Amino acid sequence: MVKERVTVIDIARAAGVSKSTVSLVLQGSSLVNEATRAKVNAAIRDLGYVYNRGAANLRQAKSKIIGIVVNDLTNSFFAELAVGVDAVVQSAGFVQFLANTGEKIERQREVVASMREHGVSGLIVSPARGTEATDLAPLVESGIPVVLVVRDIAGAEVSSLTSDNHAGAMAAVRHLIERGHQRIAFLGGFPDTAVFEARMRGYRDALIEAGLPVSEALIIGSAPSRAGGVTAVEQAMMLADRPTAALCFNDAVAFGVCDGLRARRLEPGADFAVIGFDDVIEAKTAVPALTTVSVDPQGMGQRAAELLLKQIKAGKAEPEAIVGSVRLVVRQSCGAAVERKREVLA
Amino acid sequence: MVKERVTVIDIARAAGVSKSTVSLVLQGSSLVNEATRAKVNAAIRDLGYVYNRGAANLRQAKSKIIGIVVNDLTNSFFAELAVGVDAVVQSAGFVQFLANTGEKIERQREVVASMREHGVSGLIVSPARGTEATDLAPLVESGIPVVLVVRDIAGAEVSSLTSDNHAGAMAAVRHLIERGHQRIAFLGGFPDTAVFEARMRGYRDALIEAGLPVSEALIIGSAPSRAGGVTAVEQAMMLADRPTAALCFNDAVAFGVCDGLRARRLEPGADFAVIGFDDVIEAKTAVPALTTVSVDPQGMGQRAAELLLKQIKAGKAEPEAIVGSVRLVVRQSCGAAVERKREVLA
DNA sequence: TGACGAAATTGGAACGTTCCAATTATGAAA
DNA sequence: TTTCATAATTGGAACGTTCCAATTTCGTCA
Repeated sequence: MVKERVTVIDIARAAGVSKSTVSLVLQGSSLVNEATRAKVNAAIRDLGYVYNRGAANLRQAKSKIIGIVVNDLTNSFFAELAVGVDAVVQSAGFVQFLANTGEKIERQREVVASMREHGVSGLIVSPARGTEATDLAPLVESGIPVVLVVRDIAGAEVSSLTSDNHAGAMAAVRHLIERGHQRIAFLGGFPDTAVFEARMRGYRDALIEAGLPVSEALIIGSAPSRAGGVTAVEQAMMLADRPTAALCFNDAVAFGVCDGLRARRLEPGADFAVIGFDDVIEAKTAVPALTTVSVDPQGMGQRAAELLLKQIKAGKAEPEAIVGSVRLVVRQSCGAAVERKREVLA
Repeated sequence: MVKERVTVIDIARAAGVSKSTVSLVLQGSSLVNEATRAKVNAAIRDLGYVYNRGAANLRQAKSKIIGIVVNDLTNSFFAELAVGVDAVVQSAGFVQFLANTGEKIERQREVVASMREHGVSGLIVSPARGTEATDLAPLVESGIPVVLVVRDIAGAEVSSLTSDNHAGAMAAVRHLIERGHQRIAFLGGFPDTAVFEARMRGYRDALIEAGLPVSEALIIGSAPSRAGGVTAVEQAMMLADRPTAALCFNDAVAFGVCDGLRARRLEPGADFAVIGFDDVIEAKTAVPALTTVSVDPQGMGQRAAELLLKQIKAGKAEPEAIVGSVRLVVRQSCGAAVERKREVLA
């Protein structure tokens, strides 16, 4: 049942040439005569030969595999990121190892080690919370190109691709201020991450710029998920002096915030302005359509993959830190759209 | 900068043993003396050795890689499926190639070929629309275990793991009927898929069982996405004799349907009953919480991975077709919960 | 002390490819 | 015809591991 593996030697025999010639054909060398090439290709088809990349790698020490490790594939931001990476990586003839760490640093260590053993020629990592530069050291020492996405790590000598979180947050808050909001909350996210830090600073700076007070009570962390958004907005609405708008840590939180508002009979967009961050695919089709700071996760994945492939090709490239620009896309959830009845306002 | 690769020979030299012994300790053989093992392990640490799985595979023709191909990672159903697979595969010491076909059959052909070349020892595939048994033939001939998930393919001699779509749809529609609905729509999904077919038949059968008429006008296909849900419900609401409830092809469609209802100032759950299919993670936290037929995508991924690993271990297993049971989880979107004011009803 | 079985270790071939250096075939110029 | 450059082809070593059969070491018992 399980048939013998057919190798390059078998086709050499079938085509009446040497294995070296077959190898040449396989890699599309121009050295081989047209007629021979045809014979060899015919034999390949007839015998149902499948190329053994493992054996090839062994000889050339150059695999066509890249690894990508994300914290939470369940979050569409990362799913889209992975799709973006996959797209460019596939069309470059590479294939991707995808691993999910669930934000667990131990898991991350394991999968990175496993990927090294499999000989990936590059790695795209969205580091788990708490990852340190030393965790990446063995990787960079061994000369494997690494591109950090989403979160940068201080002191790590690898390339990174982040987004201008500070500017994005500022733009969002400015927009809310222009619309007349004075009490604006910052909801969701883990406070001990660099991304939180940057977005929150953008939020503060915009308030300060406008001469508005910054109240610590209005900065409410939570898990960066839909559920986290629900709890964060609940907490915000228990405040004596309630906010009328919120910038959320990310879109997932923003959707949760909308859910939480509805649970209190408040209509997001009409009774309370909500702005998200990331511009996940559903942001556009949600009701109300989510105003959000577009990070373009899929595009980010693509750029990360391109950067990585470039470094792989170059052998050893200098690490570069790219911070992608970001833009506010105004939709309905910040109150831009239709006027709504307000009688429900508690 | 790029350091020389250190191999088992280097360790052998450093530890003063032969490469065979090193190989033995690498695979945890009980044949080697405790003291030697310690020496070897020390050398491994000191020299920073990394195991070369490629070389090992070459010799043993048994990789620790499985492939998983999905149609749309952007859909959380598939993302969760992948996470489920990843979890069990990782803890079995395997690593997964993940590829996204975007429902394109050509892409699927490419990635499957590429995975074969990389020597995956098994494949989990959620086949793109239009995949035929013959597409999988070379794979099964070569003895690589394949597990089909979500969609089965007639005539393909491989295992499959689907869910009892017919029963799930019937349960959902029965529930709507019990609540007094008479005009119930079936919204979303591509009509030319087996999954659509099964769910739709369940829908029909439940209506027939209750002696209700089946109207073709109430069966409205669309892309199985949020956007598709919006358009499907729009179409449904233009009917002269509007439905008062809908069973949706999947949760994504159901969310879209909710969006579409809101756009018409109807409150899902209160003014119109909506039931989804899949029980994606957000179903629970959405507002209103989505009543849905739970397929447990993550669990499904786990079971698929377990089945595949079993077959890999067994060498060659008889194909088995598992259809997972499914249960209706009643939440708010079908009108189960709080009574709401109805004045908005157009 | 010798013999013997068990425990531990070992050298070399093999896995399927690529690459190098070397060889042979081809055709044009002399 | 001979000569030479060029085009095609080739055998064999190498990549880093595992596995087999063979060998060495050891402890125990007669």
